[in-house]
Amino acid sequence: MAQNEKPTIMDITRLTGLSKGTVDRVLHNRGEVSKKSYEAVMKAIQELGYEPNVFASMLAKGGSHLIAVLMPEDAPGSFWHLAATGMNKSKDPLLTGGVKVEHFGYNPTDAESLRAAAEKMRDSNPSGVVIAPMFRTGTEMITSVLRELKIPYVFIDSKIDDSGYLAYFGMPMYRSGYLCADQLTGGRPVNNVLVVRIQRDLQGKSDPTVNRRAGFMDYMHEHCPDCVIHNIMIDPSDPVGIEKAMDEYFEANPDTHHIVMFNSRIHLLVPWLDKHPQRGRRVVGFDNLEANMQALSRGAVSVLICQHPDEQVAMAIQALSERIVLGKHPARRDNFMHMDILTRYNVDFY
Amino acid sequence: MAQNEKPTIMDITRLTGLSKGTVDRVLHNRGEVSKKSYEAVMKAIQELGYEPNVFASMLAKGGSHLIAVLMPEDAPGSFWHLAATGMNKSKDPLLTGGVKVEHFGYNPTDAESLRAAAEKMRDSNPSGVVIAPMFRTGTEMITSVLRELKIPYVFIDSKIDDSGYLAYFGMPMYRSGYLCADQLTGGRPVNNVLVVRIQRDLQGKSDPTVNRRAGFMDYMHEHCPDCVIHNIMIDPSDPVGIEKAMDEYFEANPDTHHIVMFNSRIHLLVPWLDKHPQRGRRVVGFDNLEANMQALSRGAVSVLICQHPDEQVAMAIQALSERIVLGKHPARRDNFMHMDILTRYNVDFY
DNA sequence: TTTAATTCCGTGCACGTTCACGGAAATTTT
DNA sequence: AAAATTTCCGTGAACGTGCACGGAATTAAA
Repeated sequence: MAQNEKPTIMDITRLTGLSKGTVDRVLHNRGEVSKKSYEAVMKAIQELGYEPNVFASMLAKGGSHLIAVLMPEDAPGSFWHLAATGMNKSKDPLLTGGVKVEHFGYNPTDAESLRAAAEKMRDSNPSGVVIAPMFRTGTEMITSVLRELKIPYVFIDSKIDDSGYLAYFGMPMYRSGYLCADQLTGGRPVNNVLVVRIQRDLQGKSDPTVNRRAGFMDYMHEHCPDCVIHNIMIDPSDPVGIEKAMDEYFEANPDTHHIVMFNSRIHLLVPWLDKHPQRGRRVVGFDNLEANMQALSRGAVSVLICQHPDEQVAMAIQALSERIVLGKHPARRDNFMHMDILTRYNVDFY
Repeated sequence: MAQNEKPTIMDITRLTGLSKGTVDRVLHNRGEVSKKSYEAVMKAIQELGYEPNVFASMLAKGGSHLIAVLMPEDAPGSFWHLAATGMNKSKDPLLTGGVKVEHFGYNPTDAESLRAAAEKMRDSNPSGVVIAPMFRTGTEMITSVLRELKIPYVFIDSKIDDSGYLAYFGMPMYRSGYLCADQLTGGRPVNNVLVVRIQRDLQGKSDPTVNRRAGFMDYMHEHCPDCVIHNIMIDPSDPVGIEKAMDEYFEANPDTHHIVMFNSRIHLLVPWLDKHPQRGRRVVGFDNLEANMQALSRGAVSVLICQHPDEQVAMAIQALSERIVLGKHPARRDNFMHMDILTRYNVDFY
């Protein structure tokens, strides 16, 4: 081993009198080596401070692992479509050389489509899986199989009770509601708040925004106990219905100046907001969808709180890659992403 | 080339009838190849969609380039110390296998120390350099040498007029002042604002915060024309002097409720702020120093606008690595980082 | 003790690039 | 036309690891 070069496997062989093959076997502890040799090699590794050369390793094993992403699929401009862009945004140009990513989409309102996607996913024989769980029981079936096959998996967006996941990347939903309330009120007393919600059939579906709403309500109780919180329900597929609902509400409550939605669909209100401009109104929503950001820079929306679904995916892939390629465990198992506050004055550099 | 394997250099040789060596020469366009063969190879590359195997490449050329970071050095808890942590935060575990990073620190108030650091830096024979420029003329001397030696360099934090830099990572200073004003006032009329500044001898030193102040003033003119903006100067090394200055100011102007600083030192005011709590006061500062973030979660400071000096360093190293190792040019030359808004409600997950 | 079974280990090629070296081919000079 | 350049190109040995194969050493069975 030259002066300041890194030690290689061959240095270990020289120190132990053993051969490449044996050293390799203990490095990947795949057995077929005597206790005596095993310890000798371990000792040598310690002494030399040996670290495997990732480049040689990747070259030899011939690249291309597959990471499967099991995640809802939705139209361009939607939350899940934004998340999907994170698959190609892997920070790591070198890891991407050895890792392929494939998206297995499913319909977030149809448990059966999850089954089908999982089926295809398993056929692709992945080395790691990213899961955005929408249905608890369906997800449990998948993870139990993965655990049996010793395929590592990580959750994004939300997670289910489970002991075997490698990591989780998501937003602290309760706290995001708290933050949202603070941004909406500016920490000052407010009389009326309108919460716009989406009606859906919740059969068996876990809705993470309930936690967000809880955080919101708690903040309001603590800081704004006298504020009246109104709710209206809308159907995202019915634009005229939305405008009608808004008109009706504001006819009855003309002195409401604060509007909030807890999901990523604040852009649905933009047509109405544009038609009814109003000074001093404050509108807060979530997630950096293209439509939302446009509304923000035009001033229709005041604040957007962003959880970066795309970054969640990217980090999940990163964690899996490091696990698969380098054998590393992530530093933290549960990773709560930063909540970004976006206004019209910092949205440009996003 | 097997069915869905990636094409290699050998595939190109088969297609062109040339040899490894020649193909390699055109890939790294280092001459010694006829026009005819050059074009043949280029055509084959195009057709096959050839991309070099990074792992094989790194292995063959034998790792370990050096990236030098020429950046002020300061005490723990300071702006530049935070920036320095970004050197080890390289996103890319594989790149770090082939790249070493070394910090050459200098005293940001002493132009001569920059010379000394640059000297040492040159002796280390780096493959790439990250520069945080504090002195214009000193920096120009360095970059001209680097250009001559064809060593790529990138600026962080601020940049000087220069045609040869590979990339720049920094904050949009003017816009950050604008954003700051919006966060301070909440978009509502304000009567008095106190700007706390640091007195220093500006001989030859470029102070990027002047742009920030300009953005701040412009916002105030546009949105708050009647507001009076007061300035006081403090000496960071004199804590009692700071408290005295604050006391004096507030004795004369008891109805000021908005305080702002344009550099990273808002924590200097915390002792005074703690002693004089006041409901409805708003304090805005910059940068995610540990001390600043503590002040934020305690409520002494209302908002922190963060430019992530550590991420700037990390991205600079990333860009240089990709250039050196992969020969890639960065997507954008001037990169304005996102400005994060931190309040006590989202600081925990930072 | 011999043979069979098992456990353990070394050898050698493969992965795709890089680069120094030497030599063939083309061009220029005598 | 031969010699001297110059231009261009092919060869082959690294780089460090992974893994299949076969064989040696050890233990168990006969």
